[in-house]
Amino acid sequence: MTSLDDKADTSAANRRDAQRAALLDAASEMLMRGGPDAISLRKLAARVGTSTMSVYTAFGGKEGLIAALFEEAFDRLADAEMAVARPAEPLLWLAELGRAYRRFAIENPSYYALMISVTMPVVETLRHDQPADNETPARHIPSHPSFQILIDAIEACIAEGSFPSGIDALVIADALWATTHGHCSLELAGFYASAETAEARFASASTAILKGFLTSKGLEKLRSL
Amino acid sequence: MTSLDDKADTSAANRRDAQRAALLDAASEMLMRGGPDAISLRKLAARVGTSTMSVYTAFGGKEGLIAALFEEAFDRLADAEMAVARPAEPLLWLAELGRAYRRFAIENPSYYALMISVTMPVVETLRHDQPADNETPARHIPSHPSFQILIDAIEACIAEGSFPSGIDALVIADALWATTHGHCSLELAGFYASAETAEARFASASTAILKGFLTSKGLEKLRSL
DNA sequence: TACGATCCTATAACAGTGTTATAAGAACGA
DNA sequence: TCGTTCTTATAACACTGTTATAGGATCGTA
Repeated sequence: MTSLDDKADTSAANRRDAQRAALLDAASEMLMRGGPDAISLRKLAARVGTSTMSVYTAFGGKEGLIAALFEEAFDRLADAEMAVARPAEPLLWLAELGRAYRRFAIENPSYYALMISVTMPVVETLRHDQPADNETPARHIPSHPSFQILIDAIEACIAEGSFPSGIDALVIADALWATTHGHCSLELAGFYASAETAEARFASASTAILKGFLTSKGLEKLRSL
Repeated sequence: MTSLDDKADTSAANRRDAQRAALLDAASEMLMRGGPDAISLRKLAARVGTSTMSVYTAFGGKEGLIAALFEEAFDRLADAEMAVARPAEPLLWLAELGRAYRRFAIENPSYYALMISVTMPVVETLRHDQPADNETPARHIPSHPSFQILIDAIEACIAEGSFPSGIDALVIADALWATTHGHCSLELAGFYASAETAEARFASASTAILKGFLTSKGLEKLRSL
């Protein structure tokens, strides 16, 4: 995994990147194993075969390391979302995206907990624009592919007539996200008695929040699926 | 605050309870100030004027202390829910409960973060029944007043005909909770640009998830409000 | 009231943690 | 090849939660 003594290009920049990747690999493994608190800089450095200082030069400290994992989590989610086959019906696409989101959350609980953690010090991580002076620091998720694909699906539904034509896709996206995330958060917290009821509740909530925005034409289309 | 040298009943049991309460008070203040990580047993003990050992005798350790705060958080939420005046229209009651929930989450962000934290080791805290052997450990929130009042409101809506008569109130309750909690979680995480858009999104999502379950009669009633 | 058992607590030590100063070393450009 | 710059290993600092221990206060009972 960390074979640094290759005869390949062993420039300093490459070795830095390799060690950075090795640190991230080991950190995400420790994250998946025992949650964010299980990431100890000493154990992490020992596993990679270096000292704790490399974490500071590569990431600026533990916060930076977690921030990097944060970005990786969103990238993984985006991969999971983009991996779903796009059906002909936009409403089906939307439903598939929701299921993929839940699947990701359940299969990567530590990463998901990281993404939604309030104490995340990476507010500016996902921003690609300059924040205004008097602006409340927001995370600007909309610029990320994992969110953009959701908006694409919603706009396809609007174009199809399943959602009202004048509506802002962001409003629907935020509502769908709130419901989906809320369910996953509760499920991961152990609030549901079994995985079966959790899945049933997810289906109920998903179709309900969807129906709340559908036009009569969209409702008909939903019934016919 | 911690006047232990009263001439009142100074039995050992009373002093124990008083110190327990003082510890909880100080801990919740530290919690509100800087989040769960800001609770240091040494600083906590110093503030109350005792040593760290009392935390172990009173709560069994830091986990027990956090668990006690966890229970207090749910009690506070229940108080906030029960404080809303019950309107004549059950649908309005439901809406008010949702707003009270969000208000609680925003005004007590640390407590709320505590309640929904995945790493909470207090799974059995809120249970009042014996878990079966092969049962997945669930939190059994439904037995708590803060959840029961939601179910009461939903059943009132069912009785009124706004929700389908055959439906399980728990299904609607879980869906409403998922949406409400999901929005609050995202809002506290800083995903919304401003408090205004956050409030607007909350209103949109709340009415949407509601409409998803309403009967045609309920939809009419909602329009007339 | 006096005694003995029980509980509680203050102190100190243990094993961790993230962070930082320092000094030695490696890699780089000139 | 020299000198600068960057990186790292070591050790120390200031913390954390937890625990063993010894002393003291409290309580039920004679």
